Amino acid sequence: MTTDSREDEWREDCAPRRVMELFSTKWTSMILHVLQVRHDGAARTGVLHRSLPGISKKMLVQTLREMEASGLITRHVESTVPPAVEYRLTPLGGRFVGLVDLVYDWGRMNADALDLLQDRATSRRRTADGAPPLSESRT
Amino acid sequence: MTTDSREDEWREDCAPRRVMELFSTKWTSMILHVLQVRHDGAARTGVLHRSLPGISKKMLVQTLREMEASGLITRHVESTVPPAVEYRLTPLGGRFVGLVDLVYDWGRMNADALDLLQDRATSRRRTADGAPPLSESRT
DNA sequence: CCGTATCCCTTACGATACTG
DNA sequence: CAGTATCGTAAGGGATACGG
Repeated sequence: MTTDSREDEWREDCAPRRVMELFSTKWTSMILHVLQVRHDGAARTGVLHRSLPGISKKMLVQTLREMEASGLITRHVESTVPPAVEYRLTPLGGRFVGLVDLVYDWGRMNADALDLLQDRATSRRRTADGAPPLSESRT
Repeated sequence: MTTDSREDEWREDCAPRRVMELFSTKWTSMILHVLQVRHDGAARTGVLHRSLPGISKKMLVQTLREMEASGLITRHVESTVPPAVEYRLTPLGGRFVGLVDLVYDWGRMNADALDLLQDRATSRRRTADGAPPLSESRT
């Protein structure tokens, strides 16, 4: 697993890089996860909004649009008043939920590792001389 | 299979969100992966640069700095002329390589899913036919 | 060879206000 | 309730040139 076998394709379009693009949009993974895990694959706009603390209305809708365009979810409109819209995971979307859960689970099981990470945002201001920690040769 | 078990903590600082922050910097995961898989945990700057097609010098160094500050890698300077700098994975960094490989492996094994994704870049245009996959009934 | 400093552009994201 | 339209900011990231 840690071995790359024979795939050292590091071109722009390799699988690894393409997967990461999924995570490049802040809310995509959370929407996928929440849809599946908390709402069993389908939920209305407002429900999703409330399930995702911190998301803005704009980003919610925008991300949902992109996800629909990508084929991760479908949009179902109830022609009522007021309108009711439900978003549902597609089978394809479901596959990606697996990935997301993999990552999230790793995060939960390795919370200690996450805690050990120094926040580079606060450590912006380090030493003025910039003395590196060590200058040792290889052991 | 509720992966969520009991954790519906969707606050800003929950584990899932913190993991994702790791992936928020484009090159971090690739550097981690390449360091471990292709260079056995340690490599010099130039080697890393050549191992990562597409990365700019600026982003290489900048990302390495952030990773060092985070505690993912260490920097070892050979006081020679010309200078030789080696970056080495820390045990903490090693743990995150596990995560990265998990994701990359998923990508390789699910390349077909990645292929099925519609490129949302083309969905720039709006309106027009805009025929949503509508499921209920016709509008 | 290693690293820094600019310059500049693109984009993600958020706040807010407005329509149906 | 659902969605759109603007506006504004910050950050990511590349190109390039310079210095040790």
